[in-house]
Amino acid sequence: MKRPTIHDVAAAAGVSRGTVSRLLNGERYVSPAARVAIERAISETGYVVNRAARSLVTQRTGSIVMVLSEPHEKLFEDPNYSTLIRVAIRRLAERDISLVMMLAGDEGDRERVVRYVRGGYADGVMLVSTHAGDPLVNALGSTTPAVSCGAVIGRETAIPYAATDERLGARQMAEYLVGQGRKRIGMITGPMDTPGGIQRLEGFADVLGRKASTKLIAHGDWTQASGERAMAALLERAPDLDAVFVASDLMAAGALAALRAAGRTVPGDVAVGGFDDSSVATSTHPPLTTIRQPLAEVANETVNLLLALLDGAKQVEPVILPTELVIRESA
Amino acid sequence: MKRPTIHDVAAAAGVSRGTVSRLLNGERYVSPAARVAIERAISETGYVVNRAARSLVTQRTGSIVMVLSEPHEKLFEDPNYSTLIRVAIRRLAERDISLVMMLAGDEGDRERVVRYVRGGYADGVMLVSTHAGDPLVNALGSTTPAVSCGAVIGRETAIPYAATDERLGARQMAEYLVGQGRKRIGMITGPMDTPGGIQRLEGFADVLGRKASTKLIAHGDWTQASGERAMAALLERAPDLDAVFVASDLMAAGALAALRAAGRTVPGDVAVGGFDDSSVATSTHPPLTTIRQPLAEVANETVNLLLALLDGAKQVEPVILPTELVIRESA
DNA sequence: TTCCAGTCTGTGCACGTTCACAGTCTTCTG
DNA sequence: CAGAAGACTGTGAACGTGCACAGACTGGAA
Repeated sequence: MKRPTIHDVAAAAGVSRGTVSRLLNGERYVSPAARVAIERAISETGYVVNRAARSLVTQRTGSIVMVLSEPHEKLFEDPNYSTLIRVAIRRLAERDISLVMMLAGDEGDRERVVRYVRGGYADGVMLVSTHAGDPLVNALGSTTPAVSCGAVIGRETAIPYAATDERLGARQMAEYLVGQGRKRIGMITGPMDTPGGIQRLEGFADVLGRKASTKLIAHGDWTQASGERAMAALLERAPDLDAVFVASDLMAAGALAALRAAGRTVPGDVAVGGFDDSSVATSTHPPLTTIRQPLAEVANETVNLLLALLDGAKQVEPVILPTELVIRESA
Repeated sequence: MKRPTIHDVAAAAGVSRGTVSRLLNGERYVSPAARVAIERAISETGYVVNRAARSLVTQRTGSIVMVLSEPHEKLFEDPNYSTLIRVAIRRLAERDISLVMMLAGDEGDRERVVRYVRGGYADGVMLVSTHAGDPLVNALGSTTPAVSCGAVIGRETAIPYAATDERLGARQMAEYLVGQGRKRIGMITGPMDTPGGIQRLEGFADVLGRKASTKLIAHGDWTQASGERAMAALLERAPDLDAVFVASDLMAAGALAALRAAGRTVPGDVAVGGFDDSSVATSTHPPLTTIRQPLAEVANETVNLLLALLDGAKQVEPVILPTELVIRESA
């Protein structure tokens, strides 16, 4: 049983291919009579346009590719991805654009992505949490519309992005801790080659000034275990600290364990502030005071940027969205 | 600057289209001389085959679609999705198949998916956590290769799937709790229209027999809040219980909070067992004894089933993978 | 020598669209 | 009433590939 083509529809409706095509593509100049005849023919035959044939002539694929960088095996960002993917699918579906997923873990992956895009298999690219100096950014070139979800640091080629105001979020938390009367405030950062790692520390330093001594700063890699280690190190270096800002909720969970092991109460002895407001934030004891990122809106804006580019916008401005302090019990 | 076509490559290599095509598709009968000439021409011109043109003639798209059912806004399963997506992308990329994502939340979504598949825009379908009686399963028909990640319950059309042995996992936990000398063991289940909801209860009942009275069973919806509510209800109905098996880690985190609020110690007064071994399991206090699901392997096997179908297998058998008990401190 | 099998190559056609163009019919304007 | 403008329709030519087929060349067997 062959799939019906535009010919079949035209024949069934008693018109020509051209008219059917015009209706399909929402052009003007289709008479009401033709319109109803074609619409009936379409539903009778169960016709659906052949995308390959269309792509062949229009040079457009009707799909965009989302590129996930996965430097580490499993990151705290996982839940974030899910939100992003969902929002992107939904928004793109409105325009009948489909979302293709690709990975950019190693060199082979990146090459595949470049081939894919250069080959014209997608109309646009959406980068996700791309690392500093990722060669992919330059390899893609400026030919194809590309945006990033989350800032791309170390860019030679500027690429439009939507992101949360990481620095603002860190300031909010730091100010809150100071406002609570905490005097010796430490920080556990993320990896210093990610926007979240760098900018959350910057925001912290904005508020603490020279009180943010290196003695009070430890680095983690987003994992819970690293948060635990960093907290232990911090306690050793500065036993008198009375608050700590941890750059992710998952690491904060680790920090809580280290504090408990050291016999410190939270928030009594030490106040703990997290970041992300992920599902972990409510499952710890005590629940984490943290910074909520407007993930869905970031995803939304990222899609908006890409759509604008697809619609021919020459240049688009980055979008940075504000974070929000969520007060629970840990601080 | 036009993209090079197979004609250009043929001309540059001094052969005909046909020969280039044969090399590209790995057919026999390409002389060594032609081979090197073509390979050089390809890399010189930067040629990459036009997928649309190829699809048009082969009737294959080289892509499969993953359909995410999202009945609720945000589920505990989010992190699971990430693993699944990553594994699927990677495995499919090996065969140069790309992964398209779609949502099947409401009727409109499902219609879109059916149109997509029926329109031949994808060579196969991968269903994810499809709910009971999802009309999508029947709507897809038996024409296109389709598999499911996670069992599809209430199926009229049987659809091959890979899944974890939910029932086994529940038995493992129940047996462990019994083995620890617990006498009054309650359970908090998931929604009873999901495989995880039904089968984890079945496994629990397998071990407890008639001790699994309805008085000791409460239902949740996978959310932390529902776990907390269910635990509170359970404590009211059966104040003497000394253990509870919670069908997800996130709900278990809620249960922990309810127990703490009621002044019960864990595991002293009440032992708590979770399910999933998600990131939440290690962030609670105490860390959860739980059941680990081999998510990556499930994803792997799901892809295997689909690939087998794509390769023309008439029928494939479901794959069910064993779970594993992870002992921490909550039980 | 003749024939055949095997290896390799080139060519025409079909795949199902969109687009530009030419054409027809209607209605309005001067 | 002539002419123009507008509304609508049909047609041929691409788009870039894979496939079937026909043909050319080789080496070996009869």
